[in-house]
Amino acid sequence: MAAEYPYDEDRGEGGETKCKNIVTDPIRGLKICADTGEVIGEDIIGTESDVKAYTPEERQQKTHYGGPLKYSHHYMGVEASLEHPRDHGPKGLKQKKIMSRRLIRSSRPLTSMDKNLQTALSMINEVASRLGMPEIVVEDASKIYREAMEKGLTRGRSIESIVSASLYAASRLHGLPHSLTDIIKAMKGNVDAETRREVARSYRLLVRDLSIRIPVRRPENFVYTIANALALPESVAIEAIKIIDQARRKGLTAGKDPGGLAGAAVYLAALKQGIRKTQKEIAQVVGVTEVTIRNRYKEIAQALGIEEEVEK
DNA sequence: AAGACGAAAGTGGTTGA
DNA sequence: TCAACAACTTTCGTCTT
Repeated sequence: MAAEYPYDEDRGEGGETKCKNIVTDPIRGLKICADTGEVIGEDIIGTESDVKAYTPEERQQKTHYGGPLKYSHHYMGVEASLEHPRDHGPKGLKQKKIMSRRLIRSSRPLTSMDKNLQTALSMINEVASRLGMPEIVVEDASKIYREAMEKGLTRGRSIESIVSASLYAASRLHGLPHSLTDIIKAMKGNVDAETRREVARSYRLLVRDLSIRIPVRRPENFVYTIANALALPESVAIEAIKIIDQARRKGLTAGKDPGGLAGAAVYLAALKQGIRKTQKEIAQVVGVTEVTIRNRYKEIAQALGIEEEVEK
């Protein structure tokens, strides 16, 4: 019964290629060699890679949703109900026999579960599109939600909290950098401590009871997100990843927020190449404060001896 | 004026008895 | 279950560009 998720062994480093160090660029949906910047392959099937977006707003405008419809079968049942509202009631009975299973399902009144699922799925779609998430994440989130409902995990919990938790789990599954807070904000506009707590609890519940294997968050996976968001050249991203690698060898990374780590590495890498980005800008992209970026950056610069001659 | 820096106090999450 | 702990945040005063 445990769901099969395609990417739960994402952490395996050794790929089929000669490249040892593969990172993801979630925005473009690519796997990239960290050493050369060479594109190894598609991480996310069905994502339009012609979409180049550097800010969340832009991403929202440019990403074409509902593009290829091959995933729409995910909404089977529920969507059929929507398409054939007149089939409800006794009059449709005679036709039932010749109908496909799909239509048979649609010809009975909506159960409360159907309605629940319907709202949940459209919520998932809405929030995901606001955040510019790829279609595959919407699918996985939907799948997770369905399974949660089948296992009775939704009972007694708000739809919103399970939806947020499903979306978060799905995006973590694909190495996307969104935080729980991002997702809640995209759904409700604001985030208060209680809802955050509730969603976090739901998330842990889903992960445990559905046996979802969430890959470890790696700082490398944030690098291309930052570079894209701030329109930094690829050379900066490559350098940043090297910096992260060195920092790891020096034991500076354990227990540290990967976003902050990546942010500091990008900041340093940009500086080394004579590009000036403010700590604040970077901090906003990865969802930490300038202080965290600053602390990481100080530690790394000191340990790696990058402090001397950083800019001309 | 804006960015970078560092100190100090507060917050939420994790861990281990 | 609770207390200790590390990491992060918030806030703020000062220095630098």
